[in-house]
Amino acid sequence: MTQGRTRIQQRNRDTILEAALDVFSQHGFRGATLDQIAEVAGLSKPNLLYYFASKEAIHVALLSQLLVTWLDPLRAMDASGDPVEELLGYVRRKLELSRDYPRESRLFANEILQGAPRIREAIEGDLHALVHEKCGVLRAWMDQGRIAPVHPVHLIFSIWAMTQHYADFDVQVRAVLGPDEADPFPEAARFLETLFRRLLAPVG
Amino acid sequence: MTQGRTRIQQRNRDTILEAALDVFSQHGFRGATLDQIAEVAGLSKPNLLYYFASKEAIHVALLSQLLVTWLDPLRAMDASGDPVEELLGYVRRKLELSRDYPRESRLFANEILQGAPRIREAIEGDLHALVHEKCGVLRAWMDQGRIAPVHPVHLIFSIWAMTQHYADFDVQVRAVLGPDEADPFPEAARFLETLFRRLLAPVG
DNA sequence: TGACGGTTTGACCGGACGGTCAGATCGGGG
DNA sequence: CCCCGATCTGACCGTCCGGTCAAACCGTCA
Repeated sequence: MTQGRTRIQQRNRDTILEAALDVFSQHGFRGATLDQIAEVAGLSKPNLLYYFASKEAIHVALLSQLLVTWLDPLRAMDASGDPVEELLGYVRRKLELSRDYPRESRLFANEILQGAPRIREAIEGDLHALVHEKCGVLRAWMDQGRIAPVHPVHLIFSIWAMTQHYADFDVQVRAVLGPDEADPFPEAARFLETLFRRLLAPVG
Repeated sequence: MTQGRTRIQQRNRDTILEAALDVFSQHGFRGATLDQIAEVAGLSKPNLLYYFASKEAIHVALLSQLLVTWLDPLRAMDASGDPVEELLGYVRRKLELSRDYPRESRLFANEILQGAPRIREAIEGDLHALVHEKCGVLRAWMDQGRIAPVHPVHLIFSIWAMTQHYADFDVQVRAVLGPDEADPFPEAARFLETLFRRLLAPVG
């Protein structure tokens, strides 16, 4: 990642990225405007363009910085650990990401929805490779009879889908649950643990 | 739904909505332009605005027409049928919607991601009511020991999340699976059937 | 104090966008 | 054939948006 020299450069770049995350995640790439980002950041529009070459450059900086942290939980899944606990740990960490970083999740969802024009190669490269590496681990566990056999890639899809759902569709989740249940995450964690324990329990 | 009198009105409204679905689902509301929609529809921009009062009117017409068909599969879940088969039928129909109407799914996802500014009341009204009605059915099945006890609302969330994932994140799904596996849906159907059978099987 | 690189901004540009309007075109009934 | 309402369009408007630029500002070091 290209990081500026001086303190003030680092500070302003961070301020801009923070504001841009707010605006991009809420309105999508085309829906966001530089004036809006500038106002949230408390900087003038030309000043934004002093630190980033273009609107797209800000977006790309956000996305590439995001992909790293986004895949960390999957990387952390350890082949030498207990299979069910490793997978449940992954689910739990992914759900925590949805709870603590919903803007990042929505930014990513927006990008994929539009056909991933700006991170397609990263998805077809790094992401594809990492998933297939971890699928090797999953298949080994299944062959050893330590978790029930299911299609490993679709298993990972199901984890992504259900955890990100609570960030991306937050409005719908809260509207359906009603105003009584303020925080959906504790119950979601319980539900997902039950679901994956039952799915993965090795058939005696 | 307001439907015009003449044949030509019905035809052109349909043409416009079809084109708008294409463009809105691909670029989101703000990312879509009237010129683009007009070109896809094969009509002039002023002609679009002869049939719809504004860009937003087109979007609202699409969304309200969508919500009806989108909830039909859930409505079709029958309290007097076999519980597991009814739920699996719902999952199957929802997955078929993702396969056959991905544009509609992405349009809806876009709207929810942006905070559902245009269909919030429909979600808090009709959707909320329907979900809670069906949760009553689910709870009854659980009380009778015919399916395993889980949180009914989160069960429905999990169905939505996993089925819509294959439409909304289609690019990612195909990139991760690789070019060999052209159509992800048959395997997805098998995986989801396994998952929900194991989740819902009553504990002996 | 003055000079200088790094930083900030007001004013502006060209293009795109949503929407309007006066008038042209069409098509069927008298 | 003409008329009349429905349908369609070229030209246009005001605004917004991404981006540029010359000039101003600021802290620091000589």
